[in-house]
Amino acid sequence: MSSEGFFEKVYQVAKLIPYGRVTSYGAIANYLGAKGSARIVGWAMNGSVNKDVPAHRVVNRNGLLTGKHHFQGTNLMQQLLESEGFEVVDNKIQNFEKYFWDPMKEL
DNA sequence: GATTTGACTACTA
DNA sequence: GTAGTAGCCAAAT
Repeated sequence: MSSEGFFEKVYQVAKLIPYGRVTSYGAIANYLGAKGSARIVGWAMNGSVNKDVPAHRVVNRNGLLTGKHHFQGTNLMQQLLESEGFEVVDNKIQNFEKYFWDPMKEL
């Protein structure tokens, strides 16, 4: 409860991402108060596997699927995104800012 | 307890 | 617009 508090929060926020929306690591980190800890969010996602965390909805600031390599399948992340109605080209989400979901603004 | 790593972000050239 | 470097924080080793 004390050491994984940060991770848990990241998972919670990630789970709150609505269908058809995406967010960035920095946005989550900022929402958690760890403003410059965008990397920590990515690190937390390392443990998101086997959890209910839609990590495929979390991408970097450019909307690029940087973490797709961490998924089981090479194109699993892109497949999931495309399944949700995203337009993914070359591992990058098109109209990213349009799909961008900010926890601080939405929550 | 110190070092390394890591799915990032922002600034500068 | 692209490329490289620096800064950031937290967990794992």
